[in-house]
Amino acid sequence: MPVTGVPSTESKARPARRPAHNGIRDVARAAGVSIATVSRAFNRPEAVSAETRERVMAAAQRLTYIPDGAARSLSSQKSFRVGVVIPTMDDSIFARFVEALQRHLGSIGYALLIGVDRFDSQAELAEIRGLIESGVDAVVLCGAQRGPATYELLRTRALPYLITHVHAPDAAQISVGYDNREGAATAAHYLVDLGHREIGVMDYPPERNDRAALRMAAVAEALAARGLELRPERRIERPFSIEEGRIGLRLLLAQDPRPTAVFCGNDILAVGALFEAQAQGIAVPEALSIIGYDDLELAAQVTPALTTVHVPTGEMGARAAEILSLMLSGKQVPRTTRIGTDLIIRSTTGPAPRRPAATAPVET
Amino acid sequence: MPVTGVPSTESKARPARRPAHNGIRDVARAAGVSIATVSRAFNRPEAVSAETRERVMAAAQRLTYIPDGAARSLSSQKSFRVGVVIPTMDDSIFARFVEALQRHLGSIGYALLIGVDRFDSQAELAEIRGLIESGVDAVVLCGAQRGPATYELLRTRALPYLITHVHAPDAAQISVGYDNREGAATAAHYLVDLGHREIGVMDYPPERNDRAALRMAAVAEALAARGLELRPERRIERPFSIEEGRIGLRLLLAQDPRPTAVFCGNDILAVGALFEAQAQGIAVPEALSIIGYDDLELAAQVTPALTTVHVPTGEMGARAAEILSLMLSGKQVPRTTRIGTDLIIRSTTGPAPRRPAATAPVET
DNA sequence: GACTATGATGAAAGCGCTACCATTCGCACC
DNA sequence: GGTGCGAATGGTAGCGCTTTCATCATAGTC
Repeated sequence: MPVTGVPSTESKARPARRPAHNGIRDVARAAGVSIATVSRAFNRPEAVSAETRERVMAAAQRLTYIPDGAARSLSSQKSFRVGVVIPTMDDSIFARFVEALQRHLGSIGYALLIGVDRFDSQAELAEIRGLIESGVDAVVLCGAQRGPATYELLRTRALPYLITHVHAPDAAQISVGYDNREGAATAAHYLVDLGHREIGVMDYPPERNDRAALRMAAVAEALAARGLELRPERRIERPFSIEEGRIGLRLLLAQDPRPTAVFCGNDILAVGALFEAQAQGIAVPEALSIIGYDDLELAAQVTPALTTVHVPTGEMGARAAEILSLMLSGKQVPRTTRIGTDLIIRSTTGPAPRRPAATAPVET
Repeated sequence: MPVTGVPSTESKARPARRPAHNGIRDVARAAGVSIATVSRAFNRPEAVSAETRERVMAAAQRLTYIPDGAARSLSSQKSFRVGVVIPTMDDSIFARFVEALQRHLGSIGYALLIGVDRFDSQAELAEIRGLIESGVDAVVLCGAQRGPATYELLRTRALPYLITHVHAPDAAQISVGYDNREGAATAAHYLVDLGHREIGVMDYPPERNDRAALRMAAVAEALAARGLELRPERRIERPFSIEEGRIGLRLLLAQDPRPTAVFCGNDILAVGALFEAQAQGIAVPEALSIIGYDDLELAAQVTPALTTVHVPTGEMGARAAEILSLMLSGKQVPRTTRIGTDLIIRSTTGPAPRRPAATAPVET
């Protein structure tokens, strides 16, 4: 067995790897304490004497020690990471939600992993799987609509999760969100109060989006409560874009009788409708009322300014982070947290025109 | 020493914890192979016989085995995670970039951790630190402007990183992005070609945003090349919102001589300017030309449609993912990758009005 | 037929921490 | 002075994987 001049600290299995940066051992040595104490100084500072703590922290600072997350996770069985899966980043409602979530989670020492599913619940499942694989202590999901396989996965991994963007008091899951029914119903009643009888609705295709489904149902119910019917052709299901809003409005305007008001499931669709109305020379709100949903900055800035339902996304992100914090420390959390929405009345809504734009008799 | 009826598999140090789900050991047992083989079947499938591989995969499937990321990371010194720090989610340019990055990274088995710094490079450093702590194999940053402490941290941790949103051929860092100078210069030349002499610029405050600084400088240079001067009061620095765009335009319109054209560093500011012009009854483009930057959907949909510089954010995200993939597998990568931008001429730009709105003599 | 490549598999040593238990020490109390 | 107790600290066994090295079977070579 040839022996070189190198000190044979070498183990049999692996070549001795010099780590590029300082580990807990280095800090311990520098501070003259055991590694257990260093670990304590970081994780439960109150368990270490003030003097020792300072010595450890100083050493850590000096050596630019950053604890190794992987080792921490493996040992503590906690990753200090949470995952979120949103449908899309294009909708700034979700983008801002993620930002708020990240900020608040960060402030309590959690990092945020992100997945995007494009409104596809199969993709959502795959994203969740990826998040689990990467290691998360909890996941945040949007909406309550998904296959049983997803819930099953979450259950068998005993992974805490939080449903957001919906207020679901009867659901089994823990949720935080706004009451989509309420917002939509308020808007619908408001339109009826203004004298509108021919009302159209435009929203995401509901089969992939339970928030849209809820809104659509709520409008139908609200109208029914006032003796009005939401006819099938008045339910316009379009993906999310200004252009789609324009298309949607064209579909509505082609109908006889023509709707005098339209409720849109988001401001982008509503702005599309507004632009289309303007392009066609239809006066808003005199000939057509439009209501949006979300209250993006754009809603306040277009002319006429858009009447819409204000949704406090940032607050929801903050609340979600709070609830997660509670869940992760094993505390009791409210089954559901409701975030209020408000109808913001601006200038795209007004009294129904005296007579429908097309004066065809309603009945055959 | 009291001995209970419980089988004393108990170790001295920890209470025997039954893991909630199956680990590599369980899979190995079920497949009748060693854990090393299971590991290989997952990580280097070509290293195991086809028959064994199938047996392992079947067992894994049956036991719903999901590898433990923390253990993997610790052992392999790779986390299969990358972090990205963006200034804000409000700007959909960044939101979409993140989405594209996440999608492409996900397809090669990497998860994405996200940080938001609100244009504050101190916050960026803190976010990066958090990402490192959580464990990432690389980080993606926006823009090249930051303190030396950040680069120092990255260097000492030997953490690969990629600068995005800028094309920086002379910088030491690896970057992918568009040439902000080029886009802005093209826009400026176009305005001069249209006969404009009194040109204003509106952008993010440049001291916190090197992309804005680059654009501002490029416009100044382009004008200088045409014998025009970009006067200090013509440089409007505003945060990012439609409302700020309105304010910015008001500031510009109050000047004498009044600018006949304005270049905006993003479409949101530009739309604000457009709305303000419309509110003031200033004809666009007859009396005032406006150019944006980014080419958001909104730009194409407003009336008149906004002339703007198209920036392919999705492509940049995809390219960034490709480059990261190369970096992470230790391959050579191009120092800088340039993403082309295009001036999209629509309807907010036109020939300069015959005489400036205010006919004050230019020279004293 | 003995020898050497080659490929597939197993055994086991960590990866860098956390958390359990043991140990030590100072101090109040009887 | 001995005892008990709590606070502070140290020793160390894993956490669940990956990876190196060794082993073994099989095939190819002279």
